[in-house]
Amino acid sequence: MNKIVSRPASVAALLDNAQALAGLSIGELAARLAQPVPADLRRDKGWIGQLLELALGASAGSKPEQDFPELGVELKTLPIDERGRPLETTFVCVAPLTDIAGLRWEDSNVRNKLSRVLWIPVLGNRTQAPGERLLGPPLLWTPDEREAQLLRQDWEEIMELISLGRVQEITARHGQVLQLRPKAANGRALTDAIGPAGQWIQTRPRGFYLKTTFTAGLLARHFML
DNA sequence: CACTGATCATGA
DNA sequence: TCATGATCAGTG
Repeated sequence: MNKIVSRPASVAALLDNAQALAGLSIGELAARLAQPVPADLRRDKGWIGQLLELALGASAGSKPEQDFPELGVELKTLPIDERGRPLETTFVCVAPLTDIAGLRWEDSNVRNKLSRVLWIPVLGNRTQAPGERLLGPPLLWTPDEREAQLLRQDWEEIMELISLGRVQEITARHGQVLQLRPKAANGRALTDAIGPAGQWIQTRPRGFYLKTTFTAGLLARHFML
């Protein structure tokens, strides 16, 4: 069966398509889609994510939008170890460092992206070839009240520090569930930000990431791990 | 095990 | 350069 899934017309169809992939290895999925499998992910860090986009008919592109804007769904792969724990933090989006006056949580990119996520667990570890890793059962997730509150709190605290010119003081410990960390091509990449005295400074671009404790909890909540 | 900062590929 | 897709690799 060499079937490329077309753009799903509904969330239910998308979920069906994702469920049909569970149990497949990454290598098997790649073969169906006629995609070559890299020996490791060192030079192809986003490869599995892109393979799933292709498999599920997500729109490509680099727009700051959800993967399925018409369905209001964001697609994310989540690497999981043999014990069911996330191996990595989850990148959410780039953090705005300028023009943030009046930016509210309700209008934030973090909230938009995380309002509905189709998580695709990928079981494996770093010592395992990408093709050997297995697709787990998908999880269509919307933050519950508690999760939404934590995300909002963290976002508001971090954004306040940024607006106060304190971006360089922010560490990955500042939030309970969200982290702010560098997100760039390399350590030399620079972008504008607000400095301690309100002046312009140059700093490394930052991104919002979900901590592994948070994604572990969301899996536990749904799969009763 | 979590945190940190760096890094890789690709396209607009 | 910035946005998408992320993981690597060293430290504590």
